[in-house]
Amino acid sequence: MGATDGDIMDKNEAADKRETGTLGKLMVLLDIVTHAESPMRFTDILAVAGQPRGTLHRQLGHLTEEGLLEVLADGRYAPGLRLLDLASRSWARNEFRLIAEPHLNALQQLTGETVHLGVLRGASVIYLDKVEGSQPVRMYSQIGNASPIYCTGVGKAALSALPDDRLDAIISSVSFQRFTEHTLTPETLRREMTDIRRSGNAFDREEHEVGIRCVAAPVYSEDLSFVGGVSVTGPAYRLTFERLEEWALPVRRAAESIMSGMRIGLGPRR
Amino acid sequence: MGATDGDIMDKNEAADKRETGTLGKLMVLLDIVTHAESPMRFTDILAVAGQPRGTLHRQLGHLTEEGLLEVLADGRYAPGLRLLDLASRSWARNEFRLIAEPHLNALQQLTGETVHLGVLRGASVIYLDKVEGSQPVRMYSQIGNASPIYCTGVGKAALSALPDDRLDAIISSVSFQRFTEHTLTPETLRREMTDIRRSGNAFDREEHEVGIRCVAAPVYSEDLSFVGGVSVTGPAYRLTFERLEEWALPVRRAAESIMSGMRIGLGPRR
DNA sequence: CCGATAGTTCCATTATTCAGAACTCAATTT
DNA sequence: AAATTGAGTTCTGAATAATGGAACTATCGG
Repeated sequence: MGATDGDIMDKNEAADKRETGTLGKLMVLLDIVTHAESPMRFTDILAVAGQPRGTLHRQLGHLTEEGLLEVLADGRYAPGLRLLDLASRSWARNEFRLIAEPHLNALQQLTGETVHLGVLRGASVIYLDKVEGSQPVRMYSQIGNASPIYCTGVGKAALSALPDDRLDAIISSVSFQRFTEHTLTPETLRREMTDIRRSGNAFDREEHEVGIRCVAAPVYSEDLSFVGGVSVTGPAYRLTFERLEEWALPVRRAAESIMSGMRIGLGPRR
Repeated sequence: MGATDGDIMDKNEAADKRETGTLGKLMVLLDIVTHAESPMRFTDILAVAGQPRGTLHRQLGHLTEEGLLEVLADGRYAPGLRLLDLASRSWARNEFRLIAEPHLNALQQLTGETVHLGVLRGASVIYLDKVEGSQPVRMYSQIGNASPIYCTGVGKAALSALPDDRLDAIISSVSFQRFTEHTLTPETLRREMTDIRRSGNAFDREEHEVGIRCVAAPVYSEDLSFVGGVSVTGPAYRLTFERLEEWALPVRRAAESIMSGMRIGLGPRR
């Protein structure tokens, strides 16, 4: 179960000085509970939340009443079902995802491998969609997941679209965890950016998980309000280095198609 | 814009008299935006939210800052990515889903049809999991979706587990929409409960969508803190009435297995 | 039965949110 | 080109909801 993603964006979140008032405090609690390995007891939350007991009690009560948290039979707190409901709607109607969908399918058909679509959020990549060949799928397995930027194709592709100042800000805000022997360091990542920017492709050569490789290309809006990437991922034995090179162009093409779709679909205000 | 599910739980939500203070107001806004067909402008939200302009502005600002909403390039508001992130974690670790998973797979293997797992929330069913044979899957297509109780197998199965008072309360709180010519009315639904309770199986005979049938069985915890159902769904030409009867038992068996799993996994407080 | 740990309720104090009006900015009309 | 409308933002004292400490209750282990 090695690859947890948990603490990657923490620094970034904390950097936000201005709290969002009451909502901010409640979201911190939600984060605590959703990040936990298993449902937490009141006291467990109390310990990490650093909130007086009375206050915490009321806050958890409110979250529960709204369905954002759930109280199990034994009193422990778990994430609530309302989250699923909200997310499913937000996903189904996501404009960017809808625009990308046909291109992802085409890319999947062409390569036969799993295709991912991800977006940069803070210092993480959130997977927005995934198209696989034909196995019974563990659905949320990937979608919605926040993953590190420095060792995923989509993450590195997204980074390459950013101007140097934002790029450096993000790199220095992230704590690099060594997942495999190929995982990059801040320095090697920074150096790789030049190649990615020139070629238009980012690769993941077993940097996140042994035996998994991927080719990616950046997707972004002109004003950079939106930065993400598309990738083709598969097992190392099928995705030889030659194969990766072979698919670099189709991946770039798909990224370009999505971007031109965005200019039509999202660009003009209506 | 035909079969939206949107307004089914509204009555129920509204029935909650006691607001959750600040959080409650913000959640109403979140609901407005996530329920919308497409991103909304400030003024659109203003019209339905019935909030003074200044107030609304700050509230949307807070939601945006937390990543629950997103402001598009043209100023319109859409659901934010943080929702996906929260939901994916909440789904991945959901105890009930984890317990049910192997049984769902087994049922899928046995029948070859799509298997669903759903939970009752308020007056809707929320799909927690879905196992299909082997087609490229539209992931959130079903999972997390809030669907009507009165015309889905899982919904009717779940209802049958409730005591009469809660049952009647829910039935009378829902506005019945006629999806097909077989869709039940409050009265026919109420009458069907007797059969479902006796046989232990609920059926959906093209009541929600023409050409789709399903067999379901209820799954619930002893204290009814948890009420849901499992179902096998498929096209009418494969799921003949004989077939439905044939699978009634296996579906019930699966439900029972899940329930005994819950008693071990969730029951005793640790 | 006692002491301890866990969770809940109360209430005066304090900090946030509220509502409305005043303001900016851009597009449209005259 | 000036005037007008519509859309969104910022500011303020007043209203409201959140806070936190302490007192209270329930549950558990011995």
